[in-house]
Amino acid sequence: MRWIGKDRQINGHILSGTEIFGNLAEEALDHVTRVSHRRPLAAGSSLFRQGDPADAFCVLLEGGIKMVQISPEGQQVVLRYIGPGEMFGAVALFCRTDYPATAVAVTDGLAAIWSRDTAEMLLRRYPEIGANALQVVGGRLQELQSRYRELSTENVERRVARTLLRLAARPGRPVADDTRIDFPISRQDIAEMTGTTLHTVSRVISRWEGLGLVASGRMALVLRRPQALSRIADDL
Amino acid sequence: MRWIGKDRQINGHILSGTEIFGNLAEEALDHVTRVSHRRPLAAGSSLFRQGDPADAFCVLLEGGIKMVQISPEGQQVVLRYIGPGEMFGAVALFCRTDYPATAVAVTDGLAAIWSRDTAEMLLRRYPEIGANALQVVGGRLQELQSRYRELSTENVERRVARTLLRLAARPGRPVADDTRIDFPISRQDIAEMTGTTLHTVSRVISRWEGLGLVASGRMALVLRRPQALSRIADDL
DNA sequence: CGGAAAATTGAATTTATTCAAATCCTGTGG
DNA sequence: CCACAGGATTTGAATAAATTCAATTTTCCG
Repeated sequence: MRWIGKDRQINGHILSGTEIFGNLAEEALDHVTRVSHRRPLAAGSSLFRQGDPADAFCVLLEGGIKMVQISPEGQQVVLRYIGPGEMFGAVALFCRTDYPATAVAVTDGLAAIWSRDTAEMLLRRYPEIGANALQVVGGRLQELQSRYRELSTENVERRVARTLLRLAARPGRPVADDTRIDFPISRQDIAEMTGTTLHTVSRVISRWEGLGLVASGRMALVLRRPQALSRIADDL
Repeated sequence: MRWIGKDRQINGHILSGTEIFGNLAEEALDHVTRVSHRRPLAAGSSLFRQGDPADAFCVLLEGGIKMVQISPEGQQVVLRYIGPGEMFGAVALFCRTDYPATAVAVTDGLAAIWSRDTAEMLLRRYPEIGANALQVVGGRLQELQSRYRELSTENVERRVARTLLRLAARPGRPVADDTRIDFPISRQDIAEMTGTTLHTVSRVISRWEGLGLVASGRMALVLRRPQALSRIADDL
């Protein structure tokens, strides 16, 4: 909730500053806002679930969300964390499939949502939205390709280091010393993001804590020396 | 080259039947075709390389291509195989970044390409192209998310089984007994697709060969009992 | 204060990698 | 036509990384 920028208010539009609507003209933004709905999110609740028919397009306004995919055998993977300004649930909508993952709120928050029909109407009316969507989805594809390569080729320690750095860098802020990851996150969550077990994550983080690289508590993490983590991640 | 459908010729348009232009009107297809260039591909050559500035959008007409990403340490990962009708090099173009991977021809083939400017012109002129692109990119994101989960949670044997089935199913054909993977592929390639080593792949495939599930040769594979592989992949 | 979820940690085990040789193809040049 | 060079594949043995199993401890909330 530290995440929400005041600039959004100053600008007069909650939706300016979002990746998908950010560059729209004033009047378009008005229109988009007018046909949106608000949906408060309670920490731990899910906005939609894997397998549900995709009927809404969403932008997170406040709080944090994790996208979780569960395998037929019941094993979970955290695909991605979403912060304010980011869209989600979009691909399923455009591709007319079911949601491929579950959106779980990690803090209390607020989402803006549009029905499928409304979203399609907006897309027809303001073609820039389509171009933006293509860029966003393309960017996510590229990021996931890199993470796929990392998961394929790198050991756990590196992957955990990368994951922590990525989480800390979330809204594009440079990661300084003593940067805190500003939403609650467990060892299990980190394990599900890095493709390992909570035990291994715990061991790795304990070691780092001993070396002074991080400080950790229950559901909390501070990167004390992110630069050292970068060195682990990138092997300089 | 067995891959190219005669129907494409009958229809009169090489580009009908492609995922990105398939649903365009006759005249639009003509236009798109007119402003395209052809580029023959020699097996083993690369159409573009990771890190090159993205200046072309491509559709494969004949042959096969693999998209390879290489890590700073030199380890390779095969992100995806591409068959006739599929586009590639698109995201980098729309996002104005460098190519995030290298496109290597696995057989002789033929690609249609468009320059960035031409592609942008077409995109403005025929908005359906944008919608198609969004669907294609979205679909690839979803597929990669599933593969990411599999890589995270499943053991090597399963992942190899899945990979072989996916390769055999390529252009959407149902996989019958004795389906051959119709392009040259090494143990190393399979390892780079599944996130393991060629040694482990070799062991797994040798065992399957002993059980009569597959027949294999140098750079060649036949799935003799794909159903049994599915059982390994999905644990029925 | 009590209970439950989160985290830590040791020991045993497993899976897959790494290291190290052989062996098998296949296309090429003599 | 055949030998051969080099890539592809196979396979064994040793090793390493991470998981699994099994407690125990810590922390937070009510």
